[in-house]
Amino acid sequence: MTEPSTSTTRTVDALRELILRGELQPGERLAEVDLATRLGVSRTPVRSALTQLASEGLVDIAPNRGARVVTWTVQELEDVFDLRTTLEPRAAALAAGNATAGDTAELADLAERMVGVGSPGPRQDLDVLAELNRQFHDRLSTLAGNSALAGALSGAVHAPIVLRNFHTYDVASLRRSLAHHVEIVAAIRAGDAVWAEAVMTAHMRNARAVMVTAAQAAEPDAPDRSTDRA
Amino acid sequence: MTEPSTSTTRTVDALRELILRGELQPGERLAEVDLATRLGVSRTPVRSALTQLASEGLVDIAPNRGARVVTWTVQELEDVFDLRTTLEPRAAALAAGNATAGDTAELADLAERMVGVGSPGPRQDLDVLAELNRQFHDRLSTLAGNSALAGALSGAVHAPIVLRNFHTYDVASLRRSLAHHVEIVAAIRAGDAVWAEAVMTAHMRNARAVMVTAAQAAEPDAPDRSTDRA
DNA sequence: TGTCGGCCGATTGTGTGCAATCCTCGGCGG
DNA sequence: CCGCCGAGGATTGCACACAATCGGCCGACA
Repeated sequence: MTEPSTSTTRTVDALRELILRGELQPGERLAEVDLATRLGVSRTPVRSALTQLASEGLVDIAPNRGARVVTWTVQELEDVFDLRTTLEPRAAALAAGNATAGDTAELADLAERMVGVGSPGPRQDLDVLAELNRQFHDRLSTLAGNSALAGALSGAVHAPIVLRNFHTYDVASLRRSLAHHVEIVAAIRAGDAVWAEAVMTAHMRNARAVMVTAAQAAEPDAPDRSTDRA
Repeated sequence: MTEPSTSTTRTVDALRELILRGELQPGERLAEVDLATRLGVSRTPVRSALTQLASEGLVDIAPNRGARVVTWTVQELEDVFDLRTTLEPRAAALAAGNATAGDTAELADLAERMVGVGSPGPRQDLDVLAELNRQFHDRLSTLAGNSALAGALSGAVHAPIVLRNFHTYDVASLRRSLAHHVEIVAAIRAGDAVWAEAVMTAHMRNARAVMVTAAQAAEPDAPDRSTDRA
């Protein structure tokens, strides 16, 4: 069942990694020959990879004008969070009805480790936290048992800023976020879909509030924003 | 703002049209040279188009084994409808808060024409109805003003069977469906997001009931897919 | 007779060349 | 001084050629 590895698939993975890690910054021009020499392949798999990443929503391609890493406006970021606020609670509710004891244990383990590396102090590591968070939500998405829902979610979460966002959390929001994961596990263990859905909704709204604030701070010249610096 | 027309984009549109119209049937093999000669281009834009359609979810590509039109199991169909039941009501609610009088008039016109061509009788034309229905939901999705939501929805609606489904409606369900559209317009005109959301939810559940029944009838030997994992 | 192994046609994956298009920069006119 | 216009360089879009891989057929052997 292992996906055969072709130059194209490797190029896709490499580019996605570069973009998600931020080594290719939003708005940056992606010249085909440049990437090709950099990755040691010809232009053909690079082109193929770019079109694929384009439909994943990671790059924008304008005919005859090349590809660029997607840039996110505050509006689009809010849109993504609104979408996630619609989808993730549904996934949590479905997961609450499907999870076995083993599944719940896995989620509990993840949530516990997140508290470990996420709590303020010397052992805090926000990059590890981000990875665990991704695993947690992925696991939940899979547990929901709806492939279409999972696909829609994975498309929405790709926004690089979403994946590397814990650095922007203030202490109170971060504590809430960690507590949410633990509570979601509790709701799922209890098989309570309504409870899981409600906590996940709160989780998303909390994340959205942090995110939007950070994005506005990062775009100080953003037009027409009533709340700005103090 | 018009997208420049390249061979690749034309090929994408042509293939999508062929698949959605059913001229390329689910499971059918898509040989590159065959499509290339058929569309009068070389293999390069065809390959590019296929990868793009693959990430739109219309074709499956297996490395070294070519592309096929996607096939839909009953389970996946139910998943798509569950997803739409999550997304469309949200879109309707957002649209209710955004629609201008002009928007409402357009939607009302569409709904009225749908009643015209959808009602049983000599003037019934289910293919036109399907097209109007697509326009109606597209319009609503745009009115919601959330590009991420619109993207997720367009991905979910692509299932060919979803677009050509009115032929499977029984009379009562079809009447309900037509009435739903009219009622959604009324809710939007009133700016009542809760109302719009509720009617849309009913609309989706009605459609799902028809669809699943039809699909099960078409796949009488479908085994219990409860443990399906893709 | 059933199964295994290797050959061969067909199809996809990749590299490269050429034409078309776009962006930049310098020159000219208002 | 500013804006328009055209030439040149650079980059993408497309086509074709070659290499790699897959699936099926046929024959040999147990």
